[in-house]
Amino acid sequence: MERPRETDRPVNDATPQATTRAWQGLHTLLLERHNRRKEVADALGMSFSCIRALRRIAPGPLTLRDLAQRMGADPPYTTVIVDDLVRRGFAERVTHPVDRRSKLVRLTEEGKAAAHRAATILATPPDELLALPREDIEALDRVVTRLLG
Amino acid sequence: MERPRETDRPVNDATPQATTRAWQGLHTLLLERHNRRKEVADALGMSFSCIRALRRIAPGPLTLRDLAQRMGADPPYTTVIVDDLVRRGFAERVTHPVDRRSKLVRLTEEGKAAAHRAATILATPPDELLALPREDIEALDRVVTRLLG
DNA sequence: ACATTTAGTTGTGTGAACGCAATAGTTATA
DNA sequence: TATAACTATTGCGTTCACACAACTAAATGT
Repeated sequence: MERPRETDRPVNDATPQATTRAWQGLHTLLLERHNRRKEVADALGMSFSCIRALRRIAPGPLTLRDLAQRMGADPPYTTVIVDDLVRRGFAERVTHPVDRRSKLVRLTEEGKAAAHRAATILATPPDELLALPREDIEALDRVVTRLLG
Repeated sequence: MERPRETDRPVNDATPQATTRAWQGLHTLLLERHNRRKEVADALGMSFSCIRALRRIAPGPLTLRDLAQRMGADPPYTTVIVDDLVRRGFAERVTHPVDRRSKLVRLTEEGKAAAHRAATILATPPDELLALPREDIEALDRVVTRLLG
């Protein structure tokens, strides 16, 4: 009878361990050491939910339902969040041109500025990352791009 | 007068962009696509704060104050969390042998089992990561290790 | 014209995740 | 020994992050 085929990997393969270790490391890095939720919320003086909404609306006007879906929330909650943004002068509701039931949510100039501030804070890499040698950063970038692709 | 020295990197260096892109990508991956907070909380039927506490106590008994510090919370809140763990039979308080003001918090066997279940869920890499070619995983592991070191 | 569906809103309630003030019991210090 | 300092606890209050039911207004199908 045929001998069971070995996989491509050698018998004492360390890859699963490396995978878990890498994943846990990322967890520590992103969730524990550099969790920017509070930082960005404090900086903008608003809840993180609002900031998430802000960032979803930023690319262009959205219907409330769309926004709800993209945030993974239900319409009532989304209404509340948008109310908050409107009260702050960061967003406005426009009746949908062809369907008067829906409303488009659009950022004001201040809203865009706020979204930009949030994006800046969230996108700023921590010092450890900045300090990494160039080839490490490029490797990381490559791998992350592949992961998200 | 001396011409200003260029850095090691060439003029049109793409590294800063790569750094930001990598960081944002990690953010998306960890915070949006695979945020396991809710998953692990649901699986164990307890709040994520409790799970964090559980995991901090797991390595060995801790004084309540130590635990508070390691969780970045104040003692009153920590008391509440520990109360919860005790109520579930996952932890117990032992008066400190030499200082009767403090108490050591220690996991029970069920507590250890719960901590282990949590660790398993949190440590399990997502499919995309598992599917990555071996050299990418090794590269990621190396970089992450360096980042945390 | 009337029933049904859809979009958004209001109101209500819940659990999580904290922080702060006050207090009781211990230990260290003057 | 009186006082200061420290540990943990109790109690209270807040903000956040939702979810659900009920309702209105507009559109769509019959």
